[in-house]
Amino acid sequence: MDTELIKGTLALLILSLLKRRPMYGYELAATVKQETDGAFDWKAGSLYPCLHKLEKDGLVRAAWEGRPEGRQRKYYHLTRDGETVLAERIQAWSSISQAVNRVLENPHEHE
Amino acid sequence: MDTELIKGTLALLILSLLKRRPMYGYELAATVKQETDGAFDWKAGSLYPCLHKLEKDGLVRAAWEGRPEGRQRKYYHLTRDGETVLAERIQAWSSISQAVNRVLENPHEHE
DNA sequence: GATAATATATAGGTATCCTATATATAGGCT
DNA sequence: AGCCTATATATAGGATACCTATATATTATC
Repeated sequence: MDTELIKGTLALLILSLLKRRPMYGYELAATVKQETDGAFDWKAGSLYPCLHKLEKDGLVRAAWEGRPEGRQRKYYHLTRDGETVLAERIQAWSSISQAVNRVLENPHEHE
Repeated sequence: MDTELIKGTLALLILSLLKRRPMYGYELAATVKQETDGAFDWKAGSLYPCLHKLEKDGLVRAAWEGRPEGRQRKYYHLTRDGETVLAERIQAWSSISQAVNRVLENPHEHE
């Protein structure tokens, strides 16, 4: 996407997706791409560093899945702190998007 | 604001405010702060560089106001290109905010 | 004379995204 | 066998848009 507007939505949506159930990185990207009809197409170079930071901050926890076949998968699940921060960030998103819409929808004064 | 979610909204809202009527920088910040109940509190160090970039990109044009009293004011008005880009960015904002809300509002699958 | 509000400007730092590159497994095509 | 695609994770390096701090200038208030 060719806009700065997506900044900050990556971590927000990862936390939101993990509230549903534990997922691995590739699955998160595929899920969000499908649900947003391609509006969000997370790159590996953004996704994995973001997951590592969320883990470092204690908002998610990771566990490798022992698969007999194929590449190993690292499943992430939301921690208690992650749930708390998610609630705060949903509130922040709501507040910001409402503020933006309020300004955008304000009628013109000229003409 | 302590979030990355505001990234990109600065230029979008400046263009939107200037669509109403020409304004100067300080006025833009005061207007958006008032209309959003303080949710957006633009700092001079963000605002003026952003205005300079919009001017450099040809989306706004600036003119110093000849005031007999007080500090000079630099009024900005939207150009034709600015109107075009504003329409595109409103569309981008709409697309992104809808995509975010679609993911956030998706019901949990567990429990 | 000191502070606050108005008004604009730039330098330097931080954080998040991007592209590019690397590794590893598996399946399909020629 | 060789190549490409899809799955799956990882890091390095670069671009950009915010932030804080600092600077300047005018006017009003204490």
